[in-house]
Amino acid sequence: MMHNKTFSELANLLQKAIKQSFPEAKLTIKDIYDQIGKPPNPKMGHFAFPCFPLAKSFKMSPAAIAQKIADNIEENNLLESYQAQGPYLNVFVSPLFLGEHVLLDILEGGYFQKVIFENAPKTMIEFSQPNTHKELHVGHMRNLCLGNAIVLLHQYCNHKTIPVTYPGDSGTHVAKCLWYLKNHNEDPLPETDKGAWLGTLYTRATAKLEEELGTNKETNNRVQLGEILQQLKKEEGEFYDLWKKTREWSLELMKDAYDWAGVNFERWFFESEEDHSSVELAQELHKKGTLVESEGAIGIDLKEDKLGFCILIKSDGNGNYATKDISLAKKKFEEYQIEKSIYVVDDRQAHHFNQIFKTLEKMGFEQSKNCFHLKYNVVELPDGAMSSRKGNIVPLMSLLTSMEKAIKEQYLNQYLGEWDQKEIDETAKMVANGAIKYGMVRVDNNRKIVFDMKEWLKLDGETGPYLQYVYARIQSLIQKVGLPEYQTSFDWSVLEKDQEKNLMIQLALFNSTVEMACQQYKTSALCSYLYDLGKLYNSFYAECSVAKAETEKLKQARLFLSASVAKVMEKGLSLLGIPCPKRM
RNA sequence: GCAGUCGUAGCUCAGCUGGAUAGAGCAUCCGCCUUCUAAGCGGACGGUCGCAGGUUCGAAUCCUGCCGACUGUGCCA
Repeated sequence: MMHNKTFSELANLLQKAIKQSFPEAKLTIKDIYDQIGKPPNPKMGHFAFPCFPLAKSFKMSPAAIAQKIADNIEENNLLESYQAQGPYLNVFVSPLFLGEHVLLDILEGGYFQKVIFENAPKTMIEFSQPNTHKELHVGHMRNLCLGNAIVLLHQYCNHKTIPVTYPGDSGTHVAKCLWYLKNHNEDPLPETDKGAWLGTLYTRATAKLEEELGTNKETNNRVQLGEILQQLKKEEGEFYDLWKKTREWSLELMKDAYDWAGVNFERWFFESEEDHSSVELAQELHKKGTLVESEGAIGIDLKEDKLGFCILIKSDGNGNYATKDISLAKKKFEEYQIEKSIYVVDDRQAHHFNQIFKTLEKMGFEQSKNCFHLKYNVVELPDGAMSSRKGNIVPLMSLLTSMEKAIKEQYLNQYLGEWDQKEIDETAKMVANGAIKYGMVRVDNNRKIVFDMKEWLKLDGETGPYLQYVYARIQSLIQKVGLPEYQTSFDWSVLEKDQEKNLMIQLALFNSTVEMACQQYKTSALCSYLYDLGKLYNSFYAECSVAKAETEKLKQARLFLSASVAKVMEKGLSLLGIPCPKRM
């Protein structure tokens, strides 16, 4: 949609000028709209229209074309000035237009109600697939923060979204944990945080099992684990009861994490729910001839699609993760009538999802072509990969604690006595939240994140708190100086400094940035945008006094400008799931 | 072997559906708080965009090859 009014007006004006210059021209307004870009330096112009693509059809040099178009631009109230600079037509938009159609639109809220995508598909977004009986750690945060932001972006861009989670509450990791809990644990049961404690048992379990490999205990361990798995499969016995109880502890931990993240899943799918039904489905498929037997296992042959062989029934008769993803996908299509299905899962599973989507296609599901694996790279520690099996993890809750502590020590404790303790605590939570979420979504999805606690605790430079600070400063400013009533016929021309105009231009680009970020699943693009906005504002703040503006009109205009920045910053951060404290 | 991702400043990263002089943050150095929040601002230093070809008026961006790192590649999830 051409929702960007500044661009569509400009495209309209340019189209007329192009028609005037070259009557045979066939460029649509949309073509022009899509071509508008930004010059490398704002001193050259706010926006630029490159004339290279026209050179061939009009048999003129791009520079001559740019000049000719410039000569034919009609009288208008959009542009303050414009000029051909080499092959580009560079334009400066009038502050009057920007004030009226961008700032006021933002202040009155209409700006955030634009239709970005028409007829967007009903989309299910699956993210956060942590295992129960293991600890949640920073590695899981990337998935959670990214998935949440993708949901929020889709909602802003007019998609009906269904956020869902898929915890792994069955499998050998569960058996190992229960085995240790029942047979070897000597800890007393903790009063609180049982989920995190359970996670440490899993780590101890794998360590013990590994230690005893090759000893006379190895066989016994295997027998015991087999027995536990049997009970879980049959859904009876003391280990099944223990599973039900301990599973809840892990789910509590997940709920705490989701509360922290502000995530609300419309549906929790559980792996254990698919255990039986998925095998039945696979058997049906086998009868129908979709699956074939090979080397004792049953699966689907995808070799002609260069995807190898995908096992759905193992030689022991059980299913595996692929089996469950197939039956889960079927459930998603049938129960929710979704048109699009996004899976936020790390990129090591790319092959797995290629197999799943191809299998769904061969099963006759039209929706398979609208299944999308949103890949992202892993989070590592400076000394290598993280794994709860090895135990070298940064648990989520300890990350939150150390970060909130650092925030208080470095900054918020200066307000002790001035603010009440509750506000200090809550602000520390919000700032930590912003730091972690921004850190997780600011890098490109297919680049890995090296999590260095020292760096993350610094909180300066390009971070979430830098952006929250911009918002807090503006709130404080407005509180002190006061925000006048919005006025429809306001003289915006008083905003004539570069800092002021650059801010208005940046504000005009918010929706276009969100559109792109949503379409390309690039939260990093929104991060860069907000960071640029923050830098521009801080620069403005240092250069242009609001309270001591030369005239009352200018003061008001700067207040409106500041308030607009705050609204866009708040909205933009909210699309990343980041809250804004009123002061910090 | 095959497939995928990555390689940009000392470090961490933007920029990549081709477009003007390749940008930030951190680190280092120099300035700016007698009142709108210094979690800030201004400046300096720092780059053969892995290498080699190709396409193009134009390549960090697209294509091919090579080098390096990581990931995946039939019974773990």
